[in-house]
Amino acid sequence: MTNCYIRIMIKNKRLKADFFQRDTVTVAQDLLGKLIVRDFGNGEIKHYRITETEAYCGQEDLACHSSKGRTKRTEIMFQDGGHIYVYLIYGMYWLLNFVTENEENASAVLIRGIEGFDGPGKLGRELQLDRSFYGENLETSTRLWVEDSEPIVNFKSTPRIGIDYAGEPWVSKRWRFCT
DNA sequence: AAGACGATCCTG
DNA sequence: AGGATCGTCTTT
Repeated sequence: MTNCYIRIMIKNKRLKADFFQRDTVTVAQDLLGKLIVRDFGNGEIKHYRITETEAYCGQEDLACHSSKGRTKRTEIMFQDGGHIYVYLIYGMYWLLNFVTENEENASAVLIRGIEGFDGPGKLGRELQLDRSFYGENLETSTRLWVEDSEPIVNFKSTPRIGIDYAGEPWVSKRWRFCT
């Protein structure tokens, strides 16, 4: 192995599918501090530190979109973890999610905040998301991926935002994580 | 074909 | 407190 190759190995910090194909709550916690990398295509590449996440844990979790069943919108959550799930909310904002686990457990993590852009709608706007990101592979994408960074150990856990319709016990699950 | 509504944000 | 704004799903 040449020195050059070793240097490339060390520098390549992109998270692979196996990072996402784990327990969803664990992934949501581990994503805090990680870097979302966005290549805007005009020679501009920005890195954003993740500050807030929420776990949506499969079909039995009535707050999770996959609980409505397998539809055109939720289909990607029934695929293997490591893909992007975006959807339009209130006709205005594209929300960013990373699919976790596998087809047996259609789950995802909602990215609610990145440094400088607090709130899922605002970060979607900053990252210039649109429907074309639906199903993007985080392991091979040339415009949006996640890189490893120092983990955040001291984080808070609270109930998830805006999912009162789900009822108990889901509204009370402390599956929102932030710094 | 029509209606309801949402994992939000901004303004007043 | 309310408006913007539209894709998706449910109901007729």
